[in-house]
Amino acid sequence: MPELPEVETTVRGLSQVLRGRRIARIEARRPNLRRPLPIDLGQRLTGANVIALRRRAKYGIIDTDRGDSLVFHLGMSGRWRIDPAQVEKHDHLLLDTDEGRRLALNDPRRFGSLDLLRTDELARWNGFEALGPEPLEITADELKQRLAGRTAPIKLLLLDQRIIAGLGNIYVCEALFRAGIDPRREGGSISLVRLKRLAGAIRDVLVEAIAVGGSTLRDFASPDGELGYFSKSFAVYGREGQLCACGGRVKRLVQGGRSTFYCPRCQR
DNA sequence: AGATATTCCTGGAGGC
DNA sequence: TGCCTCCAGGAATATC
Repeated sequence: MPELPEVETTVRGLSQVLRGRRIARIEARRPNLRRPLPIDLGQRLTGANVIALRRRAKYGIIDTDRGDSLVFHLGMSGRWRIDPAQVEKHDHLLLDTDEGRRLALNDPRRFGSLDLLRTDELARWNGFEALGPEPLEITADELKQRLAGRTAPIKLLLLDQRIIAGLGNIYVCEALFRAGIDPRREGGSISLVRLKRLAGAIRDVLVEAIAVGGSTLRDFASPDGELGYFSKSFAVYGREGQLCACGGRVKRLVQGGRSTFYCPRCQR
């Protein structure tokens, strides 16, 4: 499931194929993902030159020299296939470059999205305007301020993209474990000292995941390039009942309808 | 306003 | 080539 590190890895991989290239052809193979696709996709992107690729939270952004930006979200099952040998089921968008290379946006569950916006209006787009700070940049002071007065469990607040933008279920669980914070703890009641550990833990876990994801970048160049999803052994995520490094057992609970994995002995 | 529930969708896992 | 149910995930939307 693509979270921030996977999106970052994806953007870096797409950049190798797209940056500085002209878009020769665009084909939308269905009218919608989670939302309707932009109707003027082909008209506005065909013939445009890609000048930059970036990431904001879990969104990837492709900027063109016409002042347009294609914004993609991978949802939970989305990935870009690079130079696919053939079009496959769930390839919803095809993009060909002037070099004859092809990108296919594949998303079986269609939780992802594609939007085409004016680059200078991105900050005011409703998908972006309410987003909180980037997890790689947020400070303990900012966290303290944004959590102030909030009574919901810290786990749920960290998933709220308005408070901090880009964390998903996996890395919230992992960051709270590293910071030694109980996921049920009331967000507004966590001390600055502990938030410093949390800010550091968030940064560390993401940086490590991006570094590992980066090692799969070469997959982008392979003919049937599968996007190498970050896969490593998590400390707690998906490990219910297994032993924690401390000797305790990882527990699972449900918060806001989503699974939380944590170690009751390490997290207080 | 904040908290909570529901909705979208498919494929994989596990039970029988 | 078995069928069924459940579950996973992010974010928009609805409801209290």
